[in-house]
Amino acid sequence: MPNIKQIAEAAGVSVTTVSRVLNGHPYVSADKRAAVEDAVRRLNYSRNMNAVHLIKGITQTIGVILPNINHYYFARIMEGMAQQALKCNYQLMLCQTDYRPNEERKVLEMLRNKQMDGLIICSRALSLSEIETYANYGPIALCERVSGRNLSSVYIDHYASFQTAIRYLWEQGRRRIAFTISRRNSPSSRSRLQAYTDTLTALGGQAREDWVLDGCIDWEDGAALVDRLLAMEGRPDALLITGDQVAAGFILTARLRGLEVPDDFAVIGFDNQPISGLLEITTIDNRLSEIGERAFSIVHTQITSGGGKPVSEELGFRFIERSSV
Amino acid sequence: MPNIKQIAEAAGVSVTTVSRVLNGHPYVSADKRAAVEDAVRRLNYSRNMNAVHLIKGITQTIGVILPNINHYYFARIMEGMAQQALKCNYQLMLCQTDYRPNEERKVLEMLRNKQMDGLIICSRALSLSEIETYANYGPIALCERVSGRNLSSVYIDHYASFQTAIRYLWEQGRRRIAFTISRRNSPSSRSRLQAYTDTLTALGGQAREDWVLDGCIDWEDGAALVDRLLAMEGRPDALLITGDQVAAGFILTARLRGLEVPDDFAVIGFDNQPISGLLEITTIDNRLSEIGERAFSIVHTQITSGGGKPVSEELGFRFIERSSV
DNA sequence: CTGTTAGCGCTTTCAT
DNA sequence: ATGAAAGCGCTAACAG
Repeated sequence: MPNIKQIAEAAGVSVTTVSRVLNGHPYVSADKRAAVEDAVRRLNYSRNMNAVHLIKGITQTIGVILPNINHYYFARIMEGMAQQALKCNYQLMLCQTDYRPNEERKVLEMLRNKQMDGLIICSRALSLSEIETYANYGPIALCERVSGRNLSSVYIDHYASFQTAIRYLWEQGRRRIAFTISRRNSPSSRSRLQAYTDTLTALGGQAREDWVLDGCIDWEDGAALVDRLLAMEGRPDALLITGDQVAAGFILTARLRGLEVPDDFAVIGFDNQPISGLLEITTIDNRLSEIGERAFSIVHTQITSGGGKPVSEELGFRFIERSSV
Repeated sequence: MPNIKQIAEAAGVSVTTVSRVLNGHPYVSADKRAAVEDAVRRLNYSRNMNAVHLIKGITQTIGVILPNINHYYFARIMEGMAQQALKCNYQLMLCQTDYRPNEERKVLEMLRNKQMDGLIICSRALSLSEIETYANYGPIALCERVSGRNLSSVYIDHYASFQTAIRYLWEQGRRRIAFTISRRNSPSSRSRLQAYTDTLTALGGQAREDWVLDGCIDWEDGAALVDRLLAMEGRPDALLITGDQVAAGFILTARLRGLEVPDDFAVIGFDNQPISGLLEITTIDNRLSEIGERAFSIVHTQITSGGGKPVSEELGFRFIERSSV
C-alpha cells in the first residue's frame, strides 16, 4: 500500500497538495489536482484512516453498550441508531457486554482511549457514578431517565406508563393486578414497582409483593408464568407483562391450559412488538426506534458541536388498545 | 490527556521503558516498573489507541455488513459473532447498509482504509466479483455458499433443506406446494427455487411459477399472504415459509379467516425462531448463532495467523417436526 | 496557489 | 535492563 508521500512523488507535488486534494480543500490548481487524482488511481492509493484518526483526535465512531443484540428491545433501538449513523456517515461499534461490569468498563476505557468519540448505553450493570467519571472523555447518553449528572438521557416515563396501564385495568374492573419485570434492580423495574405500589394504593387496591414476577425476559419465561400463576391461591386476574414476546408466551400457553385471555387473565404487554399485533395484545409502545435515533443524534451533536450541557429528552409512550384486556 | 512522553518524564525513565511497562514486556526492573505505574496513576494516563493502530497496522475490529439489525435472522447471527468477539477481545463495527450498494462499498473501503482488520457480510447487494477485489486488504467471510473465490464462507445448504422440507410435505400427502422468499434474486432464493423445481419434478409433482411468493419478510407479509392465497383458484395446500415470523403472521391470520393449519394449509417455517415453538410450527433450524460464531472465528483466525486460504464451512440444518404439517 | 516542516502518540530496532 | 532515535501516515501552521 502506497502512502501519501509516494503519491506526492508520483504526481510531482508536495504531500500538502496531495492532502488538500484528498480532503477536497480549495486553492489547488486544476492541473495539480488532476495529477494527484491520476497518481491515486494509478497506484491504487487509499488513505490510512488510523493516521487521520490519530492526528484529528476523532474516529467518527460511537460505541453502543447493550447486554444482547438478539432481543427485540435492543435490536429495535439499535436499528434506530444505525439509521441515523448511516445519514451522518458515522460508525457504530456494537459492544454486547452481557451485563458484565468488566466488559462495560472496557468499553468506557475505549472512549478514554479515543477509539470512539461518544458512547450510548442502552442498559447497564455499572453505576451511574462510575459511568459519569468517563463523561470528560466524550459525550455519553443513556436510554433511561438520568438527571443531575453529566450524562445525556433519552427515555420513556415508565412510571407514567405503568400508571396508565394499571388505571386502565382498574377501570375494566380488574382488581387483582400482577406484573412482570426482567431484572429486579434495573432502573426501569424500580420505577415500575414504585408506580405499581403508588397507583394501586391510591385506587384503594392492593399491591402485593408476591405479584411482582421477576426473571421474565423471553417467551419461555412467559410460558412458565402460567403454571406459576395457577399454583397460587387467590391468583391475579390481570397482568402487566413488560415485553410483548413474554406476553405472547404467556397467552399462547394459557390457551393450551384451557384458560382464556382476557376472560381469565387480562394482559397488557409492552413495546408494541410485531407479535402483539398478531395476537391482538393491548400494549404500550415505547418508541424504541426513536429512542435509538434520538440518543444517536444527541451524542452526535455533542461531538460535532464540541460538547455543551448534557441533554435529557423524554419521549411520550403510546397506549395501544387491542383485545387482550 | 498526558502522553507517553510526559509519563516518561514523570517517572524518570525513557518512553521505551514506559511502552514496555504498558505492554507487559519483560526486562524492566521492578523499581522502574513501579515508577511508571505510579506515574500512570498520578497523571491519569491512558494510551491513545489510534497511535497504536497506526503503528501496528491493525485495529482489533471486524466489520459486519447487514441490511437491518432489527430482524431475527440478522440479530441472531450478530449475537453469535458478538459472543465470540467478546472472548477474543475484538470489536465489531455494525454496518447496517439497507442493501444499498454504495453503503456496502463504503464499508469495503473501510477495510482498505485499515479501519477494520476483516469483514463479515451477512447479506449483500454487491456482486461477489466486486467484493473479491477487496480480499487483499483483509479476510472477508460471507454467510452464504461461495466457492472458487478468495472469500471465506459459512453457510447452510438451502437447496438440501428445501428438498427435505418438500419431500416431507409430499410424504404427508401434500401435492400443491408453494413457497415464499424475501428478495427474489438473493443467492438463497435462487437455490431454493432450484430445489423447488428439481424436487417436485423428481417426485412427479408440479412446480408452479405463480406459487413462488416473494416479498415476504415480516409478519405483515405473512398475514397478507392469506388473502393472496384465497384469491387464487386452485390454491396450494402446503407452504414453505422462509422465516418463522412470516409463518406466524400467516397462521394466525389464517385462523382469523376460519382456516386451519395444518388442515387447510400445511406450513413449514424457517430459522426455529422462538415464535415457532410457541405456535408449534414445524421448522428448519438454520443454526444462525453458530453461523455468526463460525464466521467470526474464521475471520479472526485469518487475521491473527496472517491470512492463508479462504475457508468454506457448511453447517447442517436441523429439521424440527412440530404440528403445523 | 504551493511546499517545508513540525508534529499527532506510540512501538521498535539497535546500541549500550 | 535501558534509552536514543527512526519511523507509522497523515494534517496543518507557516512561509513564501
